[in-house]
Amino acid sequence: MTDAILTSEAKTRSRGRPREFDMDAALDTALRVFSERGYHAAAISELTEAMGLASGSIYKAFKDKRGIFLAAFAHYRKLGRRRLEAMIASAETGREKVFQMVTYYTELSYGEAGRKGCLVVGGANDFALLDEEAAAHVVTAFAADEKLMADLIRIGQADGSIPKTVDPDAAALAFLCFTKGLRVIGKTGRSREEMLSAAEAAMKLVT
Amino acid sequence: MTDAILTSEAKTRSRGRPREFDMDAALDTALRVFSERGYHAAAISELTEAMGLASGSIYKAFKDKRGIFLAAFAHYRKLGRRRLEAMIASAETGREKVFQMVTYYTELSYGEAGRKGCLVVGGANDFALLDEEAAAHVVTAFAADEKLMADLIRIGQADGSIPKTVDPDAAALAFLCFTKGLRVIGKTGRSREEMLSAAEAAMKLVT
DNA sequence: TTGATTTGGAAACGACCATTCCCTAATTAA
DNA sequence: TTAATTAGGGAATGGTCGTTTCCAAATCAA
Repeated sequence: MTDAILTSEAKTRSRGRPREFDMDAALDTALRVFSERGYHAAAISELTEAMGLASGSIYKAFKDKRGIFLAAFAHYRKLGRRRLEAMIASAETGREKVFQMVTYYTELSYGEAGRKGCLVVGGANDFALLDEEAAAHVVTAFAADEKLMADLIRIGQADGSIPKTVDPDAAALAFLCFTKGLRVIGKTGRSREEMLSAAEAAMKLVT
Repeated sequence: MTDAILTSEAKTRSRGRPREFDMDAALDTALRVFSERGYHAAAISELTEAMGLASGSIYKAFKDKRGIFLAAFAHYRKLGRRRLEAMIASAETGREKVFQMVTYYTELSYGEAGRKGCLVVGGANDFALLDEEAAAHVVTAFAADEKLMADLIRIGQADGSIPKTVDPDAAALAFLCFTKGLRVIGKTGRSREEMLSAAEAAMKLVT
């Protein structure tokens, strides 16, 4: 019972009929639909069918279609960040941590998974000039990646695995472009081997 | 008169009322709308207004909305390729040609121009899983860039400006990811200086 | 000229989209 | 128990979308 307060179901029970569907599972489904079809091509009817909910129920849980996307986007970022940090933590040196981060995105960028694409990259395309607030979330997501990469490079410079001649900020932005570009090219369906070879080549950015 | 056959107006006059609008100008406008809003968010009404044509006229010139996009896409590629090849031709060594190609995309990826984004990158997002034929055009466009970059690297290896230790195919794919990533990050509005510093860093891929 | 053909453009059309309404069901507070 | 509150779900709604239709205008072939 004590660990109940550690789970996401720990929130104080609100009044009224309780939600029947699992929010995390619903957001998993929603982000899949938005990733595969893009924001504008994803119809509410597709979301309701995939999520197994009626439109009325969805509009009770989210303000509107945009609200569904923003919730799915936040969910996607939370999951991704968790996996990414686990991979980075498994590496010893700064350079190895950088490689793990590059590998993380590479492993998402080939085959069928790669074709589904990245919700953040898709968001950049779908919202940049159309929705200032949603675009700000995309900027935040990119900035977090860029900062993490710069931090890892500085760790590498501190432990001697990355030369001090490397400009951490410039290299971090270059890596950011590379990894997001991986996700774009991944939408065209490339092989794991090709993408890994490109990732290996990209490690020259920290030599 | 003789040079008339070299221009795009040189086609043999067909029967019926001649087209009144300039096709190249119309496609310039269409690709701008598609770039700024994305395929699905770009409504025919927006295209007609921007192009200064009635919907009936547009549907006489193109089969459907998809046809407008594909024509604009081809137009965009033709223009871009011309400019890119001019920049490459201005460089002496293979390495400098690679740098010119990277610079070409960098100069498109900051400020307001960057925010408008790339029609090919946008196409990858909008069509990858929804329209096999349109997606094939995107694949073709990426493949042309990748091949050109690999060729430039091999030129550099032949003239001694790029080490033979570089794997041209792996580096070309890495550059492809980097340049398309530049276009994605460019949609979030970055400064010229930041992007140029990333481009300079990316040149380590051919050291 | 005349007829065939093609474009320009406005209005009309059917489909589908995001959203709301309304009724029922499940829960808490009193 | 009863009232208040919230979720579930399906039907209804209003708007917008892509596309078609129709007629006038402009050109070529005869």
